[in-house]
Amino acid sequence: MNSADLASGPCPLGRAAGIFGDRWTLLIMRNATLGATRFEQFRTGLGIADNILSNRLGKLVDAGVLTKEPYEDGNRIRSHYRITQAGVALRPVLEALAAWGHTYANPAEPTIAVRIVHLPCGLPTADGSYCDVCDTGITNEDAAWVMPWVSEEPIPLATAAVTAAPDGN
Amino acid sequence: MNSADLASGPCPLGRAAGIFGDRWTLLIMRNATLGATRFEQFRTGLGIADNILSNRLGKLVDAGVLTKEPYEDGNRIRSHYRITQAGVALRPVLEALAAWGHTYANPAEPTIAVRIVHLPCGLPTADGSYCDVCDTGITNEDAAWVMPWVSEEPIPLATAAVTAAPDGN
DNA sequence: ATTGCAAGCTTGCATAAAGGAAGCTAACAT
DNA sequence: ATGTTAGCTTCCTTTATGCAAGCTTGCAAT
Repeated sequence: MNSADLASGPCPLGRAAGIFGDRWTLLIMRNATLGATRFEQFRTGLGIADNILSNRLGKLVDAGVLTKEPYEDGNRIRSHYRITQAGVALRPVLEALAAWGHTYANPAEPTIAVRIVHLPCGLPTADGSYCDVCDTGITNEDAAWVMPWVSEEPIPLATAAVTAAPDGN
Repeated sequence: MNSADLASGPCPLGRAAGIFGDRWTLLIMRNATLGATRFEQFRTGLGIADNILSNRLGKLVDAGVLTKEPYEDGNRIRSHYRITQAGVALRPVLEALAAWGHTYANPAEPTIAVRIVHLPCGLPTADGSYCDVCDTGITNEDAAWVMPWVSEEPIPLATAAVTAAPDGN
């Protein structure tokens, strides 16, 4: 079996793994969730090679998790990549992976958990999807991640570019 | 940057992606969670090449999510790979990915969600970690996945081989 | 006006990872 | 004796990744 076949199988986990199962894609989505939109931002933020980044961004657009849109930079038209509804919906996956990594990955060096704060109340949440204090669900619009090894400042999360239909193409 | 460096960075999501960010590892963990333990089971279940499987199982043992243990097959000693506590803890990641894949990946073909059932009550759960009906948390011991494209029969999940310390080595 | 520079790519080439097939070993089973 | 299975390893080919260079457009400085 070629692993490209996974993306078309009946198992939803297999299909997701077919999209995100490579070295860079999850990290690109992490950075997109944290607000990166431009080629240069992804490149310097990740240290990924140009050609690989170009390829991955294209695949993520094809997969429907990012959109490529022109935007004006002065008088010049540049491209940027904005997260779609499907991309926003990946947040629980990223948070679950971050939580796992905090507890289990390479714990020899001091690890610091990502905290998911609910911006309206400013309080961290246990779950990422629900604020027990406010008794409401948490969307990307009112969520932020605190990554203490970067800064104690909460980083607001990117919101969906368009209310995309759940269409993978 | 070489992506191997990710596994040692400060970001827990980056470290997790360094372990699971390849074509096969998440699928190996899916099958391990569903009870696969032997080389042959992984190989035929996934269609992965022998050398890659051998390499991945070794890395997963090194990462602390699987253990390699001898077991008796008749008079002969064979190896099997059992999931550890760190491996069991990956279940939320797998379930989040499966949920995402069901909604967003390649929805052209009919997709069927994985259902996570709480074995004591036999009822599906919304969350995977908590049974609202029984008002208890759900561990692998009393959870099962229903993958309707395979069978309506709930598949009980593998439980941890040892109560491993959260030690990645 | 020319030079330089940044963003966003593409192209070409070297290296690393993945895939496929064959081979190897130890214990059965025939 | 011959074949078979699980669990690997080795060899070779193909694909993916990494690195460097080049290209284009506009803007900014000289």
